[in-house]
Amino acid sequence: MFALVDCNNFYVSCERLFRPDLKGKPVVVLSNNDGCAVARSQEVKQLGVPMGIPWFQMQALAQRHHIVAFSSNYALYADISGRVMRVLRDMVPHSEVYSIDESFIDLSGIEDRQELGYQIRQRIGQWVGIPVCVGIGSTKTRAKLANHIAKKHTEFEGVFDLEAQTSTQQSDWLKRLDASDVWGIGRQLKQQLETFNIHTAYDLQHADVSWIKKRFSIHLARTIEELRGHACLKLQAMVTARQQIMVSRSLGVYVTQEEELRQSVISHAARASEKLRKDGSVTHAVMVFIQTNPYRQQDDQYTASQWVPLVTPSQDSRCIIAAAIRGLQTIYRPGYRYKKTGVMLSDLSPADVQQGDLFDPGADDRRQRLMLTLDTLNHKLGRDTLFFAGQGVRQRWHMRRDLKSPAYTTDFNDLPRVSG
DNA sequence: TCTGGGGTCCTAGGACCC
DNA sequence: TCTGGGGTCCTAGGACCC
Repeated sequence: MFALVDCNNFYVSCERLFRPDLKGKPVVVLSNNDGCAVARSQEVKQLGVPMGIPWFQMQALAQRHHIVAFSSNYALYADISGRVMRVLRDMVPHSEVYSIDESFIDLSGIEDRQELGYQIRQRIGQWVGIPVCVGIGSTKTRAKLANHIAKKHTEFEGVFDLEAQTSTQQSDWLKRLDASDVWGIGRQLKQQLETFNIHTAYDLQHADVSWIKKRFSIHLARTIEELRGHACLKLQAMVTARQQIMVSRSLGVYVTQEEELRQSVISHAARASEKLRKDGSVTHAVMVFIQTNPYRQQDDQYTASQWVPLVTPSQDSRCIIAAAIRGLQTIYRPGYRYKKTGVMLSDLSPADVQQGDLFDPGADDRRQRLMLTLDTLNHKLGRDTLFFAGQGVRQRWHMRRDLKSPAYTTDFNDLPRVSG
């Protein structure tokens, strides 16, 4: 038996923590570069604003309804997420952090599941200040679905146990839910399923599994089994190491010069290297990509990527930056207005099982000490206190975040003040 | 004018080998 | 004119998630 604990409108709830005046008011949080609305308060959802709509397209609506917008403040959300997960971890023996705002819980052996659900909701609400909903089901997929119901139907006060329903009631719920409400059914699958007359979660649950496996995929077949209550997915209590690291950003302005493109690529490579060392991994290959704005069809389009293998796997920023620059040189073409660049590290392995440099045995040690110093200083004194000259100083291309809230919980200078 | 970022997993197809 | 079969490995791309 599983429960899924999911924070309501998480980013918006985080912003409201420090702006209680915004409770009950329409609020959105925007993606990087103030591009799209990626989190919407209940009031905004009720206005019919879809997830991921470009901010500039909802300007008129925003003005009419006095919608308050924030640039995303990931430092804040990550910190609040950590607090939510800590409270949860103290309440149950086995949990799996699934995303920044959701956690699965193993409920085996728990007698009063709903009671525990209410306790979780109450405690996170009181101790952290974030509203959550709890969905309970015999499989992860059913727990997800139950959570969906808990969110939509306020009469359950945030906790819904699908398995506490009679089987007729369960079927009724599944008939009322769209197939695309099921975890793992996205836009494409929804469309294809519809051509076979599969519209609701109930239809999907009763589809022929072996036919689905042949016509679609093993993945969808598993989803159906999960819907039927046969658990295919286990709780992943251990955090497994990442297999790739990606850093990419849209550019704040269009860039045509190679020098500016290089600055952004170097910055991404430096950031990716930092993540790599934090994970305790080394990379065997570096990929760099650049692209123009695909939405501007009147412009000449160009996207390109290049893999650069490393002779010896590394976690040294200088090495990774050098590889990224080499990659960029092979794909850069003048005459285009570039809008996005990125760096990807893949083929990662743990740093502690690496071979040393045969010809300069001391090199690794010196390298490690230098990188450690770099990371320690930047962690202590703020990101980019020490940075590579190639990242540039002016950074005209840097993304826009005009509407960002202060780092209330992670920067002393931004601590909220209480007066009066 | 303005359209996110970072992941995972699966599959199809090509290259290569015997 | 007719041109095998089966296996592995790798990569690119697509679909999904939040």
